Amino acid sequence: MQANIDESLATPSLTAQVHRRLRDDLLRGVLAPGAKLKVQALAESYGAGASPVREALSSLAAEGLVERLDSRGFRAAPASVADFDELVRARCWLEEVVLRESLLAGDPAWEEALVVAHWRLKRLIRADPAWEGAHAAFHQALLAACPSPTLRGMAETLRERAERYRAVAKSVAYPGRDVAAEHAAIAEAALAREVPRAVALLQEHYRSTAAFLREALAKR
Amino acid sequence: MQANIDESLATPSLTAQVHRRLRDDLLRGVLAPGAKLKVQALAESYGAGASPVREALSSLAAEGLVERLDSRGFRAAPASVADFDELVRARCWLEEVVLRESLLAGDPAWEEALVVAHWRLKRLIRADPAWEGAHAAFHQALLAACPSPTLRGMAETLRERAERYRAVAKSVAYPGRDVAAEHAAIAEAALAREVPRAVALLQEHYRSTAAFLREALAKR
DNA sequence: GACGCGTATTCTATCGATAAAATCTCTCGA
DNA sequence: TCGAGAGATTTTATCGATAGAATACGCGTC
Repeated sequence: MQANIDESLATPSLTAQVHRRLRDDLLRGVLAPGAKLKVQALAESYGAGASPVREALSSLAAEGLVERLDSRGFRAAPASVADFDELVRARCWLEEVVLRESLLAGDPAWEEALVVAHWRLKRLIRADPAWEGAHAAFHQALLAACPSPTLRGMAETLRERAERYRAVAKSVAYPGRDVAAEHAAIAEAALAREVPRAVALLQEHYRSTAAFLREALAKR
Repeated sequence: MQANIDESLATPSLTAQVHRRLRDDLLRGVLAPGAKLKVQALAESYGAGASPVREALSSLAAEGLVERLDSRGFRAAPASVADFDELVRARCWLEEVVLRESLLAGDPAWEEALVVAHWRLKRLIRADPAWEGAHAAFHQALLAACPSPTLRGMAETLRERAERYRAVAKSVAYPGRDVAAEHAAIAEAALAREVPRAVALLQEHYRSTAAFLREALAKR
């Protein structure tokens, strides 16, 4: 993404800055799901006028992180068990093809990047603040060789939506589960290009994470 | 979609109106791919101020129909053979799972809706202005039973992007091809719930349409 | 003590104006 | 003839103000 480079060099437009910070706050749960997003309040908080905020909210609405009420402004997309279940289903099905095509197209550079991402993830414990980032990077590395940027982008969008739920129930524990082993198995199957096994493992990984999260959500 | 009903009852906000008209003009090719989109000009043309236009453009950028240049405004997403090829690939892979899940989940009501959509399409010739709409409705009916609204929405987004290319080369002919027979075969396989055959036929349908369009595009 | 209605307040949606940035144009010099 | 550069012009990004909705509040009534 050269856009990132450009953004870091050139002064990002206010709209872009606000968009980024808003997204971050939504993903980290600072702006809780369902919360009303008052334009003026956000504008002050981000040190900008109403127009950039409004524009950023429009984009985020198209991305599904924000909801637009007819003429009642915006609110953070609500989170519910039903929405979460649907999200997990969509991810399993979408990544089924994205992972398959990634495995079919992956070259040696992809393999190496995946090995590195897995190595980095392995060395961290879940409590480490760096774990989240390494985890995301690992999953992204798995899919990175899929020749369709469009589908990769869609998978990324879904990953972001899922991240919101992780923030909601961040203290969740995974008793009786060895997440590291799951990652290792997925990486191994991927590097061996065993498409059906890799897909099954990945889906199982998502589904069992989902089961724990769902429980935590329901309890809230 | 109850949203549609609401929109038709309540006065749609100016932003919503502009968004809709802009999307239409982009899909119909009135605003050609790559064309510069000057905010002021659009505002006058749609009888609105700059803010609603700008907001609508932001949304459309997130949907991929419009591109945002760092601080040089917006332009209609450019069309190229490479982009088109990528789009077709993404559609084939995405609809592979969406169609499969639609076939696995379709109930009698879905079957009937599909039969109706196919019937309507069959009765029209390609030159009829209503054909485009009936064609879109048929393809949508195929996927309508997929239990994931998210994935259906993504498929819809890709369909829109593809529509733009059809507008670019609208006079294209399909010599030596029986499109109606292809649709009939797809509908038949779908109703018989023969997943692999239906998927293969659908992908073949997209790929051969793509081949003709690609040729027309390259000639331009 | 709860409900419904009219008013006050809060927010949203939208406009018009403006500074900063980008692009175009025209002139001058090699 | 071509290219560089200053200046004029266009266009973007952003702000502050405002009309119109929507919501909250308080009062009187049953």
